Amino acid sequence: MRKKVTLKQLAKELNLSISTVSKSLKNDSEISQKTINRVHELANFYNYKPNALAVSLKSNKTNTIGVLLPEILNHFYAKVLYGIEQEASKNGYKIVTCITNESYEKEVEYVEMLNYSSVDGFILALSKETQMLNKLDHFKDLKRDNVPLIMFDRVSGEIDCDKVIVDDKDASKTAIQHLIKTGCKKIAVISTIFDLSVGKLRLEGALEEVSLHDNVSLIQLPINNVETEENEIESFLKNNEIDAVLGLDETAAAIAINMANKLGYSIPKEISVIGFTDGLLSKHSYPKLTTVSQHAEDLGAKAAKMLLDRLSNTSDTNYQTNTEVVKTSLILRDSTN
Amino acid sequence: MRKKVTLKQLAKELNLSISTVSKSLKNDSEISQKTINRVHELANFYNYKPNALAVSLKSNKTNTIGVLLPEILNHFYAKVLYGIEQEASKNGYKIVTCITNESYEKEVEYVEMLNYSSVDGFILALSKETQMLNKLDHFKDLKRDNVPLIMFDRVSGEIDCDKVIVDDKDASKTAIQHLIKTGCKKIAVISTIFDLSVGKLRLEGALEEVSLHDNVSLIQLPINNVETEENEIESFLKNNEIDAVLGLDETAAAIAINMANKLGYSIPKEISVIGFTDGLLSKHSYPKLTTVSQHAEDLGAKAAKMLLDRLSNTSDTNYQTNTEVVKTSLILRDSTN
DNA sequence: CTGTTAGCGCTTTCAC
DNA sequence: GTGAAAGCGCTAACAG
Repeated sequence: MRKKVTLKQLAKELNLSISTVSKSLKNDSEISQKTINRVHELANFYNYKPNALAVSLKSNKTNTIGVLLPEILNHFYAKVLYGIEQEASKNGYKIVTCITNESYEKEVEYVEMLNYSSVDGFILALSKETQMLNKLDHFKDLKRDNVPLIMFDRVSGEIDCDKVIVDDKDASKTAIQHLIKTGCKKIAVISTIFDLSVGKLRLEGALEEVSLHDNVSLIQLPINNVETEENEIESFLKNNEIDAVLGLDETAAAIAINMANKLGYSIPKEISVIGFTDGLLSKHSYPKLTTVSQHAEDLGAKAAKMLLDRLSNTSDTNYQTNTEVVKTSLILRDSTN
Repeated sequence: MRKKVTLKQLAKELNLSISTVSKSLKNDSEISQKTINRVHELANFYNYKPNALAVSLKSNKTNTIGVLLPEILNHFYAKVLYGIEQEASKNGYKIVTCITNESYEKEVEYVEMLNYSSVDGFILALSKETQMLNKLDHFKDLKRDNVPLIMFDRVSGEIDCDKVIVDDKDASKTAIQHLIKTGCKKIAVISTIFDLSVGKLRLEGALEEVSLHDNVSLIQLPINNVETEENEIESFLKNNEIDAVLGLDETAAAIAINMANKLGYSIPKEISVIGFTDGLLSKHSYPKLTTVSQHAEDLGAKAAKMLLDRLSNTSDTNYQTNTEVVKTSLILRDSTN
């Protein structure tokens, strides 16, 4: 159904051998200028492009990066993807994106599928289920095959690979510090991701920081299902005389600011709100949300750079792995004093 | 650096020929059961998987779909991507995602790159720049090569290919109807995408609907840069005695509800708001936004289905193209009466 | 300067 | 039942 020009056809039409044509296209100094010109002319005429598959098969290199994301509707991951894509395409790499949808099984499937041999390396964040089951054999296989692998955000200590993480613990410390500094005494921490590595780290940071201060207390509110638990969240906020809320993820942050508005609390006068989010929320909430920015795009770009680095230093197979930490920053807006 | 088991190695180790091993793996009836068992055993032991590149080269089929998106930080496209991904992976296809970032040049680059021969077909929405320049040769090339191509959302009438579009015109008619029905008389239409095909259609619908009613007027407010024009938007809303706002895209919708809140208008009592958006905004705004839902995931799934259909009916090269229309729906929430 | 040859990993036809 | 050989499109070492 599909017909593309090949070297063979060019060669035939020009009465040359395939290899001469191939070399001409690369302007090989071995070939006479005249031949080179003839070849280029016909190649242009037919809009010849080398078959990427054949080149990859030959060179054992696909110039493609596999990216596995737990979710794409989450703005954080979308931004990371954007960062990766920018950096990759700048270097002539394309990316294959798979969305695991937080499923262990899909993650395994995708890793296997891409590993034969569609990609040169992987960038990924673990799915929720994988983190909970802690089954990591599919990544050990990759390591055994010497396939470069970068984990970001949701990483595992059990896999020895390059990592890019966010300083989640510090981030929530800073957030709590700010709240305390501006006079808050009773802080609610709400989260829909208490069971993820990052969720735990963020909570830890908050707890540690609070413990350093007298007269400041912290209450936790885990949320599993926003829709069904709306009432409980509401009464939680109403009954606890809270003067600040820290949302550990974008959804939680949204809920927080939304509820506060609904209950008629004045923000930030009566309640201060800080949220972990890089999304639209911060800009388009009212009042504008003070956020912990995770610099998702930078993170993506950094991960891509690390991978490209590994791919170009193909020599040393037994390298030392790195973990880079992306610093968050607290972006002050109108929802805090 | 990377070492994978090949048929050759299996053959050698089993003292069989490559072709026998290949057939055994496919449980070819020609081969004795005993041999088949031996082969499978060793293959499992080494976790053999056929090299996808070689298979593709041979079969001229990659089982990969190329997806070109103008943006990924836009929730609508993220959702479409999700829909495509779901449908594709259900059918054993993987997707290569490229983000054109609204640039014509990048779009051309990606189309060419993927067409040799990394993908079996394309699903895409035109970049803003491409629509404005109206340069479409790269798609004509695809057509000439008989590469299946599905356009969605931002499509071009000049390319004869399958399309999936949203009934944008009807959608804004319905939205305006609702506003009028609930008593609104002076409606502002704000948009950051007046210059895109979909933006134009949405505006048209609104204008047509308004023209059918006496005593109802419509004012347009184009927005180019949210950050810098905040003040103008504010004074526009203040000085025009508006009682309803229709935001033609997610950003515009966000701005609308945010501004109304800021100016102290009570929603929906004093001002009703409707926005085109599938995003978080609707759920996490205060009050919750009445939206025109574009059913982005369905759209993505539908596009993927159309493409897979074309790919399986590889026979007829001169087929008739279809345009499917995804119906929007007006989802009533708290920002309208 | 140009061409021959081998080979990347796989499938498939045709001999034996 | 099993294997040899050709070929997908390309590159590169080696001959001439």
